[in-house]
This record gives sequence, structure tokens and C-alpha cells, in this order.
Amino acid sequence: MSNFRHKKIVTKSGVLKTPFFMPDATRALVKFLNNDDVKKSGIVPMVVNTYHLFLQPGMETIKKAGGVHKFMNYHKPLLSDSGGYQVFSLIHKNPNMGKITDNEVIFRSPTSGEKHIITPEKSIQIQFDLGVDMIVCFDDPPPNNYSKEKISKAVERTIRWAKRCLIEYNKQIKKRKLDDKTRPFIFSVVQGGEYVDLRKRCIDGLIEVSNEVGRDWDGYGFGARHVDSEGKFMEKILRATASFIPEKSLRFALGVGNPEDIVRCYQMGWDMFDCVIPTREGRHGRLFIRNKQSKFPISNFQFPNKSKNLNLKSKKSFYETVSIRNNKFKNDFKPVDKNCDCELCKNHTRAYLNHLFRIGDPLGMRLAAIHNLKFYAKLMKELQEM
RNA sequence: GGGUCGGUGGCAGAGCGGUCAAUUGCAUCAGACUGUAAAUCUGACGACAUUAGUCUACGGCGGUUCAAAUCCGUCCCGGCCCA
Repeated sequence: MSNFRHKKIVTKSGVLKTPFFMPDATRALVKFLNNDDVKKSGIVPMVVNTYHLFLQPGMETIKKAGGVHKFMNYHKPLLSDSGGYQVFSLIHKNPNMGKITDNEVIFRSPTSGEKHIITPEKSIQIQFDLGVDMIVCFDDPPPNNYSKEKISKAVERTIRWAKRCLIEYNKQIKKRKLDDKTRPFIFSVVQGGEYVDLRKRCIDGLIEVSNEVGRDWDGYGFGARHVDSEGKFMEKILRATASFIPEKSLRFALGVGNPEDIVRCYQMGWDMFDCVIPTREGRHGRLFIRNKQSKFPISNFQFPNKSKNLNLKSKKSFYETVSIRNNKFKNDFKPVDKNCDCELCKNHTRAYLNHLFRIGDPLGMRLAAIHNLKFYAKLMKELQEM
């Protein structure tokens, strides 16, 4: 039972076809890569982060640069995340780092200790100053293991803040004289943890907000982690949440995910994805290898719904991973993936990459990240062509 | 030749009577990573059994002591200083 779909969205910086994956260029770069590395891997859009760029280099610099596209010299579609996830995660992990009230979030910079305040309005203003193509509401993302009561409160706050975001959004559109061709797309975020009824409530609330303010959300994001407190993929919740989101709106699965999670979400009707996995795991020496025997065998792929360990690394899966630091690659002179034409696989052997990781040279991390991005890009292309 | 300091597990380097199979770092082996406080983090790392436990180990040999990597004697080896 697939609900997948193909959409085309036209942003001021270019056209995107769904489904698409965005690597996280949190601080205006994908770590260790330059823009060409990303482009060559076949990836176009990227995600930058409001919170991180606000702290460094700071908005004065970004504004003087003429926006984040110019600042990082990347003129393809960019989405900015609101910073809600970062600020809340900071405070949830260490309550001394800040204070959350219904009006605002006060927090300390983990690096400088300096005190900052972010409100929903301010997050939106910053995102307009970034000048990106897609922006996200400042939400309240509770950890999945919070009580239902606490998550319910987070849902209500997320809805109230979404309203403030959308009102501010309209103000900024007016103030900056933007039109439908030049305005950024705006996404609200759906919270509700592992509870279908709360997810439903959140979406109903968000739709009500859009009616009250008089502007539709361009899309809805899936908030909080999409794996439950035990690490299991939240199949039911993701499926239900996708079905609650209006058909015409984009569905953005924030933070999703590993390859099988992306495929599953796609089949449920999610359109957009971003995740640190390909780049972070690449930097940590884990490489994705497509299973050679076929195209991504998605149509006949059996998802073992319930188990945490999906066993997708077995022969049945469409991919496997290798830890290139492992000793067994020390004298392995094959390419990482003989069917891959990325910079790494075209030019270097597993033994060489193993060596680069053993000596800790950044080149290894860069090549591995490029390879993994290419793997993701190819996956998305196959999904687009389904 | 005289004096002096030292020889500890793959390496570096703690420990200086019992709680030491021995702190720590590196190296090694494996694992984790999901809107990036992540070039990060976790675990293993004498042998065999692998729950318990048993053995062999802090240069060699011999002592003191209920007990020694730790104290004493001696031998071997190395650094530095003086002749």
C-alpha cells in the first residue's frame, strides 16, 4: 500500500522534484565538503540552521554578505531549519543551559556562554534575513520518552507558536515586498510523539491556524525523532501523520533518515528528507554500498515492520554498509563500490581509504562523505523515477 | 675506573609494602551514529576458562615480610656527570 507521489516545486533558486534529500549544511557547509563536492554527488538542495548561523557568524555578517546563498556562494535551493530542535535539545540535555517559557526561549551559547533569546517571531525574521528558499516554524520538540501530558503541552505550544510564526511570516512578506515567486516556502511542524491522536490534534490545530491567519502552509514537517524511545521506526505514526496532512501540501520528514527509513517514508507519501547520516557516518568511516544484483528493489522489498534490527544488512537488503577502518580492508585493493562512479570509487581502493582513516587525514572523511551523498542521491533518483 | 639516576604490559609513562593483572595516553580490535554541541562517542585490550575462577607477569637471581612492581643484597643492561 504505497501512497508515494511526485511533485515539482519551484523555488526562487530553482526547481526541485520530489522526493528529494537535503544534506545538513548546518553551519553553511556540509562538513568537510565544498559546494562542488555536493553538486558532483548529484545533490542539489541543502539545509542550513538558524540557530547555528545566528550564533556564528551572526546575522550582521550574513546580512552584509547579502544572505546565506551569497555568503556560502551556493545558489541552489536552501532550506533553513528554525533552530527549535537545537535550542530544545540543548536545554533538555542540560537544564542549566536555558529556560523555556511560553513566550520565548532563553539560552546560553554552549561555546561563548553568552545569553540569547529566541522567539517564534525572531526565528522567522532570522530566516528571512538568511534569504533561504524554504523556512520552518519555531516549534517545541519534546523527546519521545516524555509523558503524554508533556507531549500534549508541547503540541499546544507548537500550534500557538506556529500562529505567531505565520503572522510574522505575512509581515515579513509585506515588509520585504515579496510575491509568490520570491517568497520562501513555509513549513509548520507536527509534534505529538508516539501518539496518533496528538499528531492528529497538532495537524488540525495547524490547519486552523492557517485558516485564522489567512495563509496556507506550503508544507508540514514531521517533528521529533521518527524512532521511538526504543529505537524502533515509528511506522504507524509516520503513516498516520502523512495521511492527516492535506494532499496538496508538502510533507517534510525532518531528520529522516537511514536509507530504509527514507524508502518507507516515501511510500507513505513523505516528499522531503534531511539527515546527517550520510555525511556523519561517512566521516566516521561507514560507507553505504548499493547491492549490485538489481536496481533498488523497492517494489518487492519486504519491510520487517516490527523489529528494531531490520536485518536490512542481510542479502535481502538493497544496500549494505562497511566500516572502512576495519582491519580486513587494509589490503583490499578493490574500490569501495565497483558500481559507483564517485570521486572515491573511481580513483581509490578500500586499502587506500582504510589508510586515510588510520592516519586520520581529513581527505578520508571527505571522500567517504562524498560517496555516501552519491549513494543517497542515486537512491532519491530511483525513487523519483518509480 | 668513580659517582649518580633508572630498567613496568605493543609503545610512552604512572604506581614505590597489602584495596595491582597494575592509573593514564597512544596504538590495536570491534561497535554506535537519524530536523549535527559528533574529524565524535562506547566497549574490549596478559593467557586460559570467559558467570565464577585459575595461572604467568613490573630486567635476572636470591633475601626480608603473614604479604613485594614497591624494601634489602647481588648480577646484567641503559642514561647522565666526574676522571
